[in-house]
Amino acid sequence: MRRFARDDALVFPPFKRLRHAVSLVGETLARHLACMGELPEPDRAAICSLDAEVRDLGRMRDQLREGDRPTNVVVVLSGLLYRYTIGPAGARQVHSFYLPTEAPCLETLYIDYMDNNLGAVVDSRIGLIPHDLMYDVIDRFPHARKLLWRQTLVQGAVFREWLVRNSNLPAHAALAHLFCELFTRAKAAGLAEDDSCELPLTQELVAEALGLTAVHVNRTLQLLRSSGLVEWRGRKLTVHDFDGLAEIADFKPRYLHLRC
Amino acid sequence: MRRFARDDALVFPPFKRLRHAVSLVGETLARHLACMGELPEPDRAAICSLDAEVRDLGRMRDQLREGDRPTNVVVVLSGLLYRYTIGPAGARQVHSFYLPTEAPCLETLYIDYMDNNLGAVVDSRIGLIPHDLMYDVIDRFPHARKLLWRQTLVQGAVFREWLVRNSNLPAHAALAHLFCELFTRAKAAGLAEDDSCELPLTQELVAEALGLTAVHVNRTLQLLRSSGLVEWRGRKLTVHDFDGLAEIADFKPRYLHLRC
DNA sequence: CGTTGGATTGAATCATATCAATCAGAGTGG
DNA sequence: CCACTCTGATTGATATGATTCAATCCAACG
Repeated sequence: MRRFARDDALVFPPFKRLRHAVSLVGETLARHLACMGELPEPDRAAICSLDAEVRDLGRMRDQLREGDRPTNVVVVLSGLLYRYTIGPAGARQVHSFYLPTEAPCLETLYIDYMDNNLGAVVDSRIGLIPHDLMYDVIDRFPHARKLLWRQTLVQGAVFREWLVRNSNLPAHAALAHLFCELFTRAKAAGLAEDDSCELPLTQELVAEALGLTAVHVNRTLQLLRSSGLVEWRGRKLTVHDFDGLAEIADFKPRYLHLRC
Repeated sequence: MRRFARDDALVFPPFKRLRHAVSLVGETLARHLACMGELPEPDRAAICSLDAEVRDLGRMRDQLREGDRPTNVVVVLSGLLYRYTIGPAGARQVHSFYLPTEAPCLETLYIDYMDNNLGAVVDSRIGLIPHDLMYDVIDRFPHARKLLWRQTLVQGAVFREWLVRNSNLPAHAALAHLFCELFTRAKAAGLAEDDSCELPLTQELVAEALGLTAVHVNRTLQLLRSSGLVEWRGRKLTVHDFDGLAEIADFKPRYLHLRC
């Protein structure tokens, strides 16, 4: 028997404002956009009032597949999503992870079909906003449009950073870089407390994100662990020394273009 | 004595329609956008009538640097541009190459500052369209807006593909993939004749794009050469067997989202 | 308990990096 | 017209980081 939507399986703590009203998809999106720039009240209101469907997506289930022609924008409400492709030899490459409050696949608004897959790492809850409603907001609210557009551009910047990371950095630095980015994003999303946040990934998924082997990620992880900079056991990431970690990762958060 | 703009130094053959009117920056952009979707006449006209400055950029000179706050959109008229960052140890990572007719840095429209550099691989001619004029078109012409937006999204898709390529593929496949992509884009831009196009890169730059060593690129190149699939000597790339090359590269042009 | 998914370990192998040298061609200046 | 200099391509020898494969361990769960 499958148990999607089981509450204790929701990995990230539910966003505070949403505790009693998990269908506030528009609010979540608005909040997220506000991290990247000014969102004046009328525009904010327009986004908040967007009608959305809430859906529970089980662990390792896909919401979108290569070739699909999506008709909704996705907003992560809880859990953890990931974007990936499958290579010819069956190798999976992870393109990105998406924390609660983030909006993967905004690009589907203006790209006809998916050239990648979007799935859930753990049981997750997502909001679906029909494209039509988004187009309407985009047409009528220039500020919202600007932020939505910018959002898609920042995602591009993140992909570039992943490109650099996976192409240039040795394993320990790459792993440290991933930790830095995810922790920074978790903090921006209000999901981190102090020096830790939930990170319910498997070493295998991390390996597929970094373009390494699970075995090698494991060994590298032990190195980082023994350095005392960071700890990642089970589903929890604890960053003991962010600056030290950022140092060896050459992590500079500029590319995330966060205001906060 | 520097000789920018010297005509015989323009590496790609000038775009046909531009032979006598190199300032037709808007036309070039419109033509490029039309590769990605429908561009109705009023929108096309609006883009064509955009006022632009033409500038010659010398070999290995930069047009934009990290931290800059650009005020123009760039259109490549001739030559070859590249986007890159410099790592902590001085290692350069190339994020992308830009052929004539392509428009790098469209994302500067909605991202405040550059988190990377844009330079010229060889003497190049570029068009500069002020942001203000672009904003005006974007506000008033929804179809043009849609295509511009899509253009930035496709660039994101290309970055993702580069991520996959550099993370997963062995050197020979990665190199083949780069050749496939650049040749496909050159063809779409009308810059290829038959089975060849200009590709005035150094092996070192290719190495920096693939995250490999120049030495290793050299050896890999000899492998590909001896396979008879492809030849790249001097500034000319000749693809003898595109399908064969695409096969070993697992190259599927879908991610470029080209109509033509 | 037995099963399972994920983490961990070890040993052998392979791909790529590194370092250092040589080579070829194009442009330069005497 | 010839050496001189440069940049980029090429080669060789060696080092190393990462993969591969196979086994074991561990904790959660039914």
